[in-house]
Amino acid sequence: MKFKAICENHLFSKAYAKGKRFVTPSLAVYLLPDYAAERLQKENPMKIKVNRIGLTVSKKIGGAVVRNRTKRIIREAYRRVVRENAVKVGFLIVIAARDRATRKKSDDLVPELKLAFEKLGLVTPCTK
RNA sequence: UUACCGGGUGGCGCGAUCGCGCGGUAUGGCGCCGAAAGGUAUUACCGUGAGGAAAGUCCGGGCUUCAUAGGGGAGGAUAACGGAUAACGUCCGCCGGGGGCGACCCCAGGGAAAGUGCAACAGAGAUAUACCGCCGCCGAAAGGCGGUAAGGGUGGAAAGGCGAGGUAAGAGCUCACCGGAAUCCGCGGUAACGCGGGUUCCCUGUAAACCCUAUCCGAAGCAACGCCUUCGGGAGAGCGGAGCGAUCCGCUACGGUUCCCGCCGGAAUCCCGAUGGCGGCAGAAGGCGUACGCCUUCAAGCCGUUUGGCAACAAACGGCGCAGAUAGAUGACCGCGGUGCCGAAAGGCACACAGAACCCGGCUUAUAAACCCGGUAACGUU
RNA sequence: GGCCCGUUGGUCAAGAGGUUAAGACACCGCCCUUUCACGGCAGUAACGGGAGUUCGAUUCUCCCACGGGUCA
Repeated sequence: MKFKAICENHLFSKAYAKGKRFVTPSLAVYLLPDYAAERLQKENPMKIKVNRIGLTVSKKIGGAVVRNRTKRIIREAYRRVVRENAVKVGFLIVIAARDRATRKKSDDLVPELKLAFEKLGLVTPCTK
């Protein structure tokens, strides 16, 4: 499952400032409607709307190895949530790792991420 | 056996399922771009996919840009000698010094006898000195003048140590021995240097203080650079326009062995002159760090054998030929096995340090468990 | 990714090879005041870590750790 990544700093700032937030023990999820979704849809060869994802792992959490691994685990959890649920599209999603996430397995993060998406209205709770 | 010294290997393995980056092959009906050819998303399969330190950025190169090759200054680096190397501050060998019973380890290891500076406190005195003491003279005495570095005490350091001669008392003042420095000769060594002998001298420490000597270094770095956009682009010629006019403005074309102007260039972070090149521009300002190039499979490459060399290393032959991302690709989970710890067992827990970003050679730092090789000392046994 | 700086009491900071390491704010105690503030007096408290050079390092050199700046 492909997804587009956020790399511009101003989008992160915007998500932190204006986005809806939900925090689980090992993650913090920020959600903002993507104003550029329409434009990106035209640029996309498949002409479908996508969510743009930004992953944040602070240097405080660890070195490069730890941070890379944490990002992989979060990415894996996101993939599984998307595969198993109907997730709405057209949003900017910023997922920040908290220090507890480094010691988690991806199985542990799937329910957390799903819960966060449900609370933020990305996923309807009935679809299991 | 115990304690230690030096060097090296190695960086958990195998197999399922679901996923990721790159390359290739096929697919590309539906989707997207295109008039079409075609391209592309997609999907499937195959191949491939982090390190010994990828790290710190401490040195040295390659490569790229600065027009070309230079000179000088400033600045920086290094420092016994010989070699290795593309080069090095690295490596090897060796010399000297220091440490250890020893295997062995450590040393920014030139010059303080070219000059300048500094040496707090203590001490009489720190590169020159007379506080106590000793000796001589003057004096009734107190004390004064002079000589003296043997003795006292201070200090990291007090004029090399010790003995004898010498003297009023003393002093390398003289002599013997010892120690050190410079230099000459002989022998050994490629050399540093060592050994023996002669001559002269004995002068504090500090150069990771300034400095002197020798050698080396142009600067900046893939966020470089290429790239993209805008501005600028003389005179003279033609056309048009404005103005009474000098003249100005706009457009067009030509030209580089004319003139003129200019750029490189106030040469590149300081200075200097030289050669020359280039252009109708050069250049300036910006753009976004984006798209693409650089960018990554032919390399100072890795492995093995042989030869040369004490060694670092070199040569020849054979084989292999190997990541290329751009918020940055290797993860999740399961099974079997390995090693260690805990436990009576079942079993449980742990398996380090750590992530390429143009590429190499080193250094330094971080590293769990395990294994191998060589050696030393002590004790024991034969 | 490259290139440069910095680290001194709780905070901001000077110093520069040498006695006991300035100063300001803060803190604590005493005095003043009916009390607080202001003022006065006195006090506590520091050279990021490890090696080296030196008689002696906070200062000089090297290696780490941490914190910043800057470049397309």
